[in-house]
Amino acid sequence: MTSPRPNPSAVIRGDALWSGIRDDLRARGLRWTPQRRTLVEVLSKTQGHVTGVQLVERCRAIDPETTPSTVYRTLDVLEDLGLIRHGHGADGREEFHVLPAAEHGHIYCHSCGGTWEIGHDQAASLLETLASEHRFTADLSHVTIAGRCAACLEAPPSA
Amino acid sequence: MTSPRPNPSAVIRGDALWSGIRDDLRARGLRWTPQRRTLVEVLSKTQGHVTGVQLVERCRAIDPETTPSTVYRTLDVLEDLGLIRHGHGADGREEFHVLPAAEHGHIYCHSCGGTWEIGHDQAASLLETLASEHRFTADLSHVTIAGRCAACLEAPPSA
DNA sequence: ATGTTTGCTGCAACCGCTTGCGTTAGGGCA
DNA sequence: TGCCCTAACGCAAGCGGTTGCAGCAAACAT
Repeated sequence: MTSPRPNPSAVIRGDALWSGIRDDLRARGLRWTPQRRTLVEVLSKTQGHVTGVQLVERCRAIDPETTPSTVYRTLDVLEDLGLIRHGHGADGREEFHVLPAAEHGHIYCHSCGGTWEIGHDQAASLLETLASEHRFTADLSHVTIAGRCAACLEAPPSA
Repeated sequence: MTSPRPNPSAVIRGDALWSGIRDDLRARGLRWTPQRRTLVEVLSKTQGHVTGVQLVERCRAIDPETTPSTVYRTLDVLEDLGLIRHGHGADGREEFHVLPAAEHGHIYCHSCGGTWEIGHDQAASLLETLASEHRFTADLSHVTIAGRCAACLEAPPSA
């Protein structure tokens, strides 16, 4: 379209984790493109959770030409590679977790909108129950459990 | 009190549960309109889960003029009244549960797309853990937990 | 019946995300 | 180095769901 690539400052942070992605992709017959590089750069600077929109915004900060469809498609690919995972927030919107991170779920308060993480150990008994009674292997990180936190139960903000 | 709307066959099923809605609404200063009547009729014939789109479709079968925004807004109101609940499926889309129904969550298999219900007792220990460690009261019915069922773990469909 | 209040409706635009399609360009190979 | 195959891109349309707004009509009162 325009210049060779308006992406001069796309310096990949050399974290061992991310530097192999290019080869991972090629090994699968997939390609290493400037757009993917941008997204990987953004992800490498990200910890915890991000929504799709946030990722698109951050990519645009690096390369304003970024289009959403490309970002979302690349996120799918990276999830296949096992580099990220996605889940859904309490409102159903997508949320991406950058790995490596302890697998964890979320709890969300309807009233105040707060969210907290729950660890694998705290959900362990549920996971075990599902495994034994349904022979089901659950993916905790996909889940956001909604409810009410203690503070809101005692003193609802303004319901 | 036949309405002026083209809604001739809107015969409310006289289930005790639903017949009081009109008064519930009025008691709160809200209104009983033909559109709401249509939706309530649809819900009264529904058990288990429905998606938003399905509800819109079924309403249109009764009144082709039905518009989505009205349906979704009415669903919000009915949820306030405690007549239904909504949650999010594994893909983040809305799912409505018609009450009264035992509060239950869902598990969804990524591979085969199957879904199963999980009862309150099976999630009890998770709910207790959340209550004691985070002082959080969870709403089980809002949740769909994704993962893999036994069959797919043993013999992945094709992936 | 008629008026008044204000909750509700339908429209159209928008949001987050996905998809189909024609075009571009990565990258293995000669 | 240049060729070719096809993965990936950008665009535009679409889907499920939401929202602001102007007009409409329930419901209560006169």
